Parts: sequence; structure tokens; C-alpha cells
Amino acid sequence: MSITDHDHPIDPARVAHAQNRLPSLEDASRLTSLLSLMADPVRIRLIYALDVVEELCVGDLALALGVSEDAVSYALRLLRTAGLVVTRKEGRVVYNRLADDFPAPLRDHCLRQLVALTRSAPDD
Amino acid sequence: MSITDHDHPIDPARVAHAQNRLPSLEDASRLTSLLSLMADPVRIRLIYALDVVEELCVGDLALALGVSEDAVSYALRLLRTAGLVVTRKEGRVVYNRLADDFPAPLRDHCLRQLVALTRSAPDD
DNA sequence: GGAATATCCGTACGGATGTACGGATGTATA
DNA sequence: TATACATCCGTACATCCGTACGGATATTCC
Repeated sequence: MSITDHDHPIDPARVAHAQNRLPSLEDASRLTSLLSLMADPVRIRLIYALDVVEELCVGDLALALGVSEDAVSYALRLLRTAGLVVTRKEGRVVYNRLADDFPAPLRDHCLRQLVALTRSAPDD
Repeated sequence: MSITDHDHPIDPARVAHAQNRLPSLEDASRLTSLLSLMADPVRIRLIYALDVVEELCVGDLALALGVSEDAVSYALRLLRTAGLVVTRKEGRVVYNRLADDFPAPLRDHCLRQLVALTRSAPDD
């Protein structure tokens, strides 16, 4: 609130239009916390891997991704807390898989399409 | 590399399968830096607003979002740097709009679908 | 039942990120 | 040309986030 604080919208119609359609701060926060969970190289590759092979344990996941088991464990912790990943315990190994209610658009479009998009991006 | 370092994959087939399909670290980083840009309540609502009304100046954007002009200016700075937003100067006001090459899947699916998804989410 | 192992959890540290402030730039208007 | 104003830029600061380490838990094998 420090710069100008002009009290007259320059384009009141557009401001009103935008306000009407705008998601609430609460909805936006929920959405961004979801996106934040995917906005990490380790986590997105982890999710991608689970999307492909159904389930993996921490050690194998670390091998597949080429990162430390600590990193995988931490990533899984966050995803589990958010309900995006569930575990199945078999003996002493814990298998991880994407939750059944993993957001479909996130899986179909953001994950697969965006990976393809980023791959073929000519510039940047 | 500190926890266990088991040198035998428990499920070698799946590990290999995952490794083959996995995006490279470089591609993943490019993708996640893109997602990080949307993973912020101010920025995603800002993008959403521009998606709806084409173009707005900083002051009006601040009014529409209900946040400080500083916050909007900073958000625009990042989006501009990433090439997601472009500006048009008319007199002393600067109009901001989404770039023509704004990633379509991001716009169509992540933005619109996910906003809808998050809205109707019953649990969480 | 005891030893070994796969994994999880809590804590501490370094780096990245968002916010707040002051000044600079350029444009319209009188 | 001088003043007001919309916006941008650089800096300083607080906070958040990911990583690394140590210990705890549970399960299998001998």
C-alpha cells in the first residue's frame, strides 16, 4: 500500500469483471499449495515415476531418480501429508503409489502434457 | 546417501522402466520453474485475472486482487522476466497482458480446470 | 530372542523467496 | 517548464523450503 494508492480504477469495468470471476484467496491458496507440491524437480519426477510404474519403495525410487534416499523420503512425506501418495507395507519394505483421488487434470494435463511441452520448447 | 544405500533394487524391472521414461533433471527443472511461477496465490490470481480481461495496469490489478501495488509489481516483474507477461505503454500507464506464447496447457487445464477442481473439492 | 535392515521422524543449517521501503524514470497537465 | 502521478528498480529483511544428520520403530532372518 505504499506506492500510489490511486483510488480511481483506470478501467472500472474490467476491474469489476475480473473481481467477479476471480477465485477467492482461500481457493487460490488451496490450488497453489497443490501446485507448490509439484513445483519441485525431485517431487515431479517422483510423481512421474509412480505414474508410470504404479508403486515403488524408497530405495528403488532413489535409484530411479538418482537422488539420495533422504530426499525421496522427505518428498514422500510431503506428498503423503497432502494425501497425494499412499503407502502399502509388505514386510519391511514400504511401497508408495499415487492416491486414487490424485487430481486427474493434474495427472493427465499438467504432468504428461507439460513434460512434453517443456521437452520440445525451442526457446528459453 | 546416508540412510541405507541398499545396492540391490528390490524391483529392478520397475526401476529400469521408470528410469527410461523419466524426464531429465534439466527438463524437470525447466518445468518446475514454470510451475513455481504459478504456485503463488498472488501470481495465480493475477494470471487468472489477465486471462479473463486481457489487460490491466498495476493499480487496477491491485484493486482487483485486493493486494498492495508492491506485491503486484513484484509478481509482474517475475512473470515478465519469465516471458509470461508482456507490457504495453500508453501515456503514463503500463498495461499488462499474458504473452502470446503463454503455454496453452497451463492456461487451459492447469488454470481453468484446476481452479474449478479446487473449488468443488469436498474434502481437504 | 537377538541382530540386521528398510524406513520414518525430529532437529539444525544454508539458500531461495516474498515483502516493505526509498528513490529513480518517464509522461501528462497547467 | 515545473508539478503531479503511475510505475519501475534496487536494497534490506523476515520467512519458508529442501537437505543432511542422528536416533527411533518395526520386521525379517538366524
